[in-house]
Amino acid sequence: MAIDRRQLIVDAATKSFSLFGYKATTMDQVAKLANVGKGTIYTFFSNKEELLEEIASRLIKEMKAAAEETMEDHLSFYENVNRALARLMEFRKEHQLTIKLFQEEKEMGTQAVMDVMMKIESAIIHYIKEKVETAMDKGEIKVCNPEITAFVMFKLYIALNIDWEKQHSSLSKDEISHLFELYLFTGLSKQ
Amino acid sequence: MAIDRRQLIVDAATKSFSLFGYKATTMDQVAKLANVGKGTIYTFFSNKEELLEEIASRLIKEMKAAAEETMEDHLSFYENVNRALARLMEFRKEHQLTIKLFQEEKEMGTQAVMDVMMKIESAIIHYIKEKVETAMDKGEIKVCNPEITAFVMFKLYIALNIDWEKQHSSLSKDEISHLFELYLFTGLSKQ
DNA sequence: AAATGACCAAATTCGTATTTTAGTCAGTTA
DNA sequence: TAACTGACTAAAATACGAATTTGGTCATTT
Repeated sequence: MAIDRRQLIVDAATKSFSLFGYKATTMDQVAKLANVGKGTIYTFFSNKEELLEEIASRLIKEMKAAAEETMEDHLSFYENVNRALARLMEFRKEHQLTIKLFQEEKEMGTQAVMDVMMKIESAIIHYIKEKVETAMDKGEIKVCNPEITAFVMFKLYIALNIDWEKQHSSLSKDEISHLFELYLFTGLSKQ
Repeated sequence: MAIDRRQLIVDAATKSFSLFGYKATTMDQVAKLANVGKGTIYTFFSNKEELLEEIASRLIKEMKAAAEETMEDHLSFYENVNRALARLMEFRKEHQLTIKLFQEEKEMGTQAVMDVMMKIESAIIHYIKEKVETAMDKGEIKVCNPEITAFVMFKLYIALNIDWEKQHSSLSKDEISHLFELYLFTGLSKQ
């Protein structure tokens, strides 16, 4: 029963980052939580930031899997991309790690955290971009720049989910999904 | 030739806020620039923040006037709202005051500046909202929530103008205008 | 060969002395 | 006497050295 020290470290760091944030967790703390000498951490990760990056890339995988689960082949592109984005927003809201990192990014501006959040955003947009490309190839939507389209979809979702509720009462999942369809798919023009 | 001390103060403060930002300009500095005793400032404005608010509301009026100038009755709603938003983005880029305040909001998070920037954003959205309502009444666009629509238009414009160029080469005015039409007016759905 | 924790330089925090600044108001000016 | 002023003050910001903490290393242990 050889214990996987690498995994112990990642788990401990995830727990600590979730509870206290990136800056406020020390490597000593991670080592203690993982029941491992501090030096051991550095045999797997060359520094604290790399440890965060590992955790972020696991998070990205988890988010992708969660989004993938909500999509179904027989549904339209609109329905699927809407489900995926809605699921990703939910994911963000229910995971302490994403909440904490988002907060740390805005409130403290920790560079490593900003880098990693940017990476996560890029990964999401890249993921959506692939869905847009597939839909375009299938002729389900108009020809457009897939990268910009994915970017706009993501930004619209963030705006409706997060920015709107800074000054108004928050929108329900159904309202958001309806607005997403109206603005990006059917459009405001008549007929 | 009675000099308008109030105006002198506003001008001096505008100049100083533009050059050094809100936090870095002192009331002594404003008084000196305006050739006025410091006490005089407080006969017109009860504190530094109120002085900033006065300047911001003048800025809002200027922005509205600039936007209004670009619009023309015989053009479509899309064309007009696009012109107005494009003009507002230009305005932001060419006025030292807006640049400085925007920077101070992000980099220092000065509360008074954040409040005032929020006010400016709200004013712009409110302005767009009125245009949306008119267009809706005229039957130029589908029925929709005008506040949310204005909000989305503004956020999309910010996304394409500012957020996009953080990771990509910036989009031209024409590209943005075209994307604005595609996503919000014609929509991605076919026919 | 893998793991460790005492160790170190660098960074951060803390405590405090010093300076700066927003706002006031008694006195001056016109 | 009404508008204006700038010396003044309390509070906030800053500067700065001491003390502590922390990321990362490496000689030693297992």
